[in-house]
Amino acid sequence: MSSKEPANPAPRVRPTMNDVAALAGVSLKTVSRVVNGVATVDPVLTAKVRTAAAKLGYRPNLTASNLRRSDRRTSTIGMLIEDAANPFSAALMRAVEDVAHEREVRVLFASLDEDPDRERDLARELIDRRVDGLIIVPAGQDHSYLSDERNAGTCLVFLDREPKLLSADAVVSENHRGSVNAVRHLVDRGHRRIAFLGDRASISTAAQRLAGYRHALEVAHLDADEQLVRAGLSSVEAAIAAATELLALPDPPTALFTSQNLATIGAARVLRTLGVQDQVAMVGFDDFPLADLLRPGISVIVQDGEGMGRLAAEILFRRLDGDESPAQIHVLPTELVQRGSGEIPLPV
Amino acid sequence: MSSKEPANPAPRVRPTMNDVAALAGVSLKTVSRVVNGVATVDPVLTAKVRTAAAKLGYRPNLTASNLRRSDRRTSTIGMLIEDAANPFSAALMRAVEDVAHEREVRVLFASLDEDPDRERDLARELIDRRVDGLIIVPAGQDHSYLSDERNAGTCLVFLDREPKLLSADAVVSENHRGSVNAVRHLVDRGHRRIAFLGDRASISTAAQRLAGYRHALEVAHLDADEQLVRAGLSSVEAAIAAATELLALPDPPTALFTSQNLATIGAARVLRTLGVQDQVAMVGFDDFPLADLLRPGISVIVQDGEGMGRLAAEILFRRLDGDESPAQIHVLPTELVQRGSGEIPLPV
DNA sequence: ACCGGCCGGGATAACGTTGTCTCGGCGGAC
DNA sequence: GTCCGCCGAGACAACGTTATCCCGGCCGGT
Repeated sequence: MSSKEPANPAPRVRPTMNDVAALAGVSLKTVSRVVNGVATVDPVLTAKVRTAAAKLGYRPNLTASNLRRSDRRTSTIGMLIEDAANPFSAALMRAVEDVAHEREVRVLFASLDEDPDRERDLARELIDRRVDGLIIVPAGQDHSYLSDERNAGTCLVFLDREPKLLSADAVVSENHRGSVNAVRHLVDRGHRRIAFLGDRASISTAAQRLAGYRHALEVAHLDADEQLVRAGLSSVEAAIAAATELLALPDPPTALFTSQNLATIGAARVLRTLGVQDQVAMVGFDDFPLADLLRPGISVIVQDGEGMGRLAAEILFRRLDGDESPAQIHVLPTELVQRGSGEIPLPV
Repeated sequence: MSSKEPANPAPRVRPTMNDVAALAGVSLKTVSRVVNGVATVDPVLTAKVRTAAAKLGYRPNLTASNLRRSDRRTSTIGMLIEDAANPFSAALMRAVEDVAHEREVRVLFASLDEDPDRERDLARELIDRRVDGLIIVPAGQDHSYLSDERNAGTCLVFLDREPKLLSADAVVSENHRGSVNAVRHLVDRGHRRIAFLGDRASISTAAQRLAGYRHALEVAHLDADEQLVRAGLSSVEAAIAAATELLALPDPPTALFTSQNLATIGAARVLRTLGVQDQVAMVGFDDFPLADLLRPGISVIVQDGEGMGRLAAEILFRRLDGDESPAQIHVLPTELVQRGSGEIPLPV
């Protein structure tokens, strides 16, 4: 029966503008004006409202505010990514977050794990939460389901991969050209048997990179040995298995083009396990942390994840600000960074 | 003047339950019942509503629903992390996201960049969006500002670092013990001059790891040389500068204890730049991708980021489900993984 | 045939906020 | 001194949804 301990420790209920108004002895609307920083309010009333709000621990309810306001903006955008734990995805996320932060906008993230159903469900769910716009690294092959939502006013920007069956803004890398450069680099070092390791062809970047690989071989008048093409690798483990198989072939490849960061990491592991990291050349698509600290360093085609994320966010906000120009696909350049692994010549 | 192209391409306005009700010829409430899957609705009416909703492209407004519903749940939680681009943060995020996903809950993420003001502002902002709960990797030293919010019913769980001036659930690593083990491991290999590289002491994990370092030296009856203690390193660049300085001392350390993943990476770079990676021993706190692929492999104290994130999320949901037991600090074990760098003995 | 109970569906209010309108008071100009 | 105009503040409705209540119809029992 201690008198200091309240039996009911917390009302478990948030004070509203009404409570603040009652305590301050002003009208509800005046509280609204103070909270929203309307300049014409009597300073005396403003002070009273401020005091009352502080005493009650009042916090505005943005969902209610958003419901009533004419602009209908939630100051929240949604972002669907492949996997928050992948460093490339993380770079995209962080760049988008930074641009959004400058505009006092928060980001609802969700990982798709390359599941098209999950993409559709999560896109719908974010729209149900009335995000102002959506940045999507798509997992699916058909985005027509989004056309209703776009017509209803939700801005969409695709990132890293283009939209399919829907016209929308997109920011992507120079996948084909980058891959051609990677393979040509290996060809120039004398390699004739160059293997491809990459993700499944339903992912548009993976398909474009495979196409670039084939194109570069064709230009170099090299026969494409289908035994050397290993697509469908979606994890480091799968890449390890594929690389191990490739290097155990009777006529193994002398160089690898790994078209995705997990594939590169898997292949790098295998080369080191077999102790052939200085004999078998390798160029990867997409950089990753510490690639330069390995021996030999891993040569890669660098794509500018930060720039891609930033541009996607900027385009989204431009659309939200009323830009009505036609949708556009922005292709960002890639660059070959030589660190050693890609410069290993064909053994004589 | 093409007749096929509508002059007004989109009404730019979302259909509401009212519109669906009008088109289906039923009452608003019946639409609500169908949308919410109430079983007692006449199948004929259900079908009519479904058809009308599909025709209009109706999507429920979760903000309005949440405002009215008695449970007042947004099915959204907030998570404040250090930096989405840091692999440890990414592991925490992904684990929390996975647990939330199982419960059909989405996560609003925001990076704090170790800025206490940003922590306070973002926590408040997420609360204004009425997230159901908040998982915080705190940047600040005073969390009393959250007590009002907690009393108002927002569940809070701290992650990686304990709350200060506030009693709340937390999930942390065994920072002190892990650090003692790391330093003892080096002492056991004969090292007497062991440097410390870590983040600033205002971060509780950094302080605990420094304390562990000092404790282990004391237990080993080694004098602590303050010249060898470099705290305040918050980036790879700072760690590089500090490690370079340390190794240039007249009486340089023979071993490094790097108490954070960025410090470990920075030090690893310096050792390789100087070509002394096989002479100077090193143990890092917190694992990072590819640590095992370097030569020598980097020995680290592994903390279970995924387990920590998962546990924090589970505690949060338990609280949301009504668990009223006293707040508790959960300490998760760490483990020393030997990969080579930590096993380099003192040169004789 | 009548009545009671049950159940499906609709009318109405309310969630917390902001847009709109109105009203009252005050100052300045004739 | 009177009137007009302006400005600050409050009353009221509305945003899209769900909770509550009530009504009407149908079925079974007597």
